[in-house]
Amino acid sequence: MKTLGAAHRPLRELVADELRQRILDGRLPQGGRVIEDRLAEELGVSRNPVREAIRLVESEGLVEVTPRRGVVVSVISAEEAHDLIEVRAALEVAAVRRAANQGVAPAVLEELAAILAEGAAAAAAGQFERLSMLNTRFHDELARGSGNGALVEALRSLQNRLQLLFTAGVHRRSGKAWEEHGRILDAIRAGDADWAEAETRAHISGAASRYENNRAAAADGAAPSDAAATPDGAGAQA
Amino acid sequence: MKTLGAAHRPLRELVADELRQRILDGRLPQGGRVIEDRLAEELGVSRNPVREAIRLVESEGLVEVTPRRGVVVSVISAEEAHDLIEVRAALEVAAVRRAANQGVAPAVLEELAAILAEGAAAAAAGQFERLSMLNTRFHDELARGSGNGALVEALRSLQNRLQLLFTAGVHRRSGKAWEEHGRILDAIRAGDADWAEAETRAHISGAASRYENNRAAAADGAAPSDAAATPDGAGAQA
DNA sequence: GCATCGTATGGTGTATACAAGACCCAGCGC
DNA sequence: GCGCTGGGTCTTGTATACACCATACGATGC
Repeated sequence: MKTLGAAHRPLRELVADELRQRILDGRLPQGGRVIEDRLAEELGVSRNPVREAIRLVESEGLVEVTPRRGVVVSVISAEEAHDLIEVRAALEVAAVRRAANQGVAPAVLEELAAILAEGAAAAAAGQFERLSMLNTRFHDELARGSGNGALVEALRSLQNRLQLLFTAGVHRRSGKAWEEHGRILDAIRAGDADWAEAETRAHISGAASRYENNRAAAADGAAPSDAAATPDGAGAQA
Repeated sequence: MKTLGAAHRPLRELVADELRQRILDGRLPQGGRVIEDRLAEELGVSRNPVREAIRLVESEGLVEVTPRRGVVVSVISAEEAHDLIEVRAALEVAAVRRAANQGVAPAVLEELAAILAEGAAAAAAGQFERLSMLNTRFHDELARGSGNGALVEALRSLQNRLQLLFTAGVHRRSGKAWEEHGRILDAIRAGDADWAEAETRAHISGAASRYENNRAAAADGAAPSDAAATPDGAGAQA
């Protein structure tokens, strides 16, 4: 193991992890309130680390805090989703262009290839939970390949919020997404920035439209007016 | 005034504002420690709101927290600065492209023109403090013109961190920056996305190289090895 | 019956207290 | 002299306590 000290993380971080997870896997529904006291008691800690964890998660956009009114899990509107995806596209394009132009460390390339293989296998086997995780890792590694730390960080923050869109949703048509991943990687390997940009734009817009379709389909089936409703059967992967 | 309730912000936010300001105006030097207890006593509050304020400011990248070791004001290396500027360029280009393509609300255009006029006047008069503030406002308004909330937010966060670079620095050659601002606005008014992109890239890379020069010059004059040294006589505006 | 005002309750905001970790330095042994 | 060890101090981590705000609901007046 690494040093013991480094492994001992403060409670606020453990609480933040737990809170994030509960939000992303839908245990805390969008629009639902987060009560400091209740969460604290549930986790067996005092309110202080919970409050600090809330500030962390707030800065990631997963919850919204109104002073003296409390905390609710963020609800991402269609418009906000569109905005987030647009920002993500801009950043991811910048990342792959940079990666293609200046080359990527072999270790990162190998890692990407490994994730790609795992992802294709998981897609074929229909392991959607795993696929979602692999998808996040692929894009994270892609950002890392740019060698730009600020880019990695910014994209990770966006990814977190976008994940909210897929909460409780199954992930369909994942095979297509993984083909696109493969082509992006090919373009980077070839050092062709324009090609990489084109593939990335295609991937993101494809994922966005897949998401839109699913969202519309879910809105038909479920009650569309209830903002806190958990969309079932919807979801796509970018 | 608006409602009284909305105006009453919690202490953590007031403390966060104060902390930000102290960092950005150099009262807290880069690399310097931030002691919770001391800050709390100085501001006449308890440690709790201070701790929460620190989480806020941490999420903005202005301070770095090491568990059980404490808080230090972030030091931005040349490489990190480069990375941040690159991300900013990507986002700002996306913003002006979108603004040019889909048009900007007249109110925002007027606001931009007003800031531009004020900025030009301030540049001529040599009011550098004011100029820095106007510069931030111009870019903020520019982002708002894109109509993409996520973009506004992301750029604001970057701007905060970049401001660290200019801490305690005078702002030279500001006139040039404001000419560039004017051309960006012209391009958006004309609805020419390619032109707007070109002007924005020129502006940011121009500002970056002005900054680099100043940094190099400052490193010659001052002790280059001391990370916490406050560079004097350096600074540029983007 | 309806509007309005108390009042109870649930919740957040802030302060204080204590525990535990990290760091510094003196003193000791080798 | 040099490294190690011990305590002391400074600082952060966590818990508890209380005050204040927001809201819901019932009582009271008309």
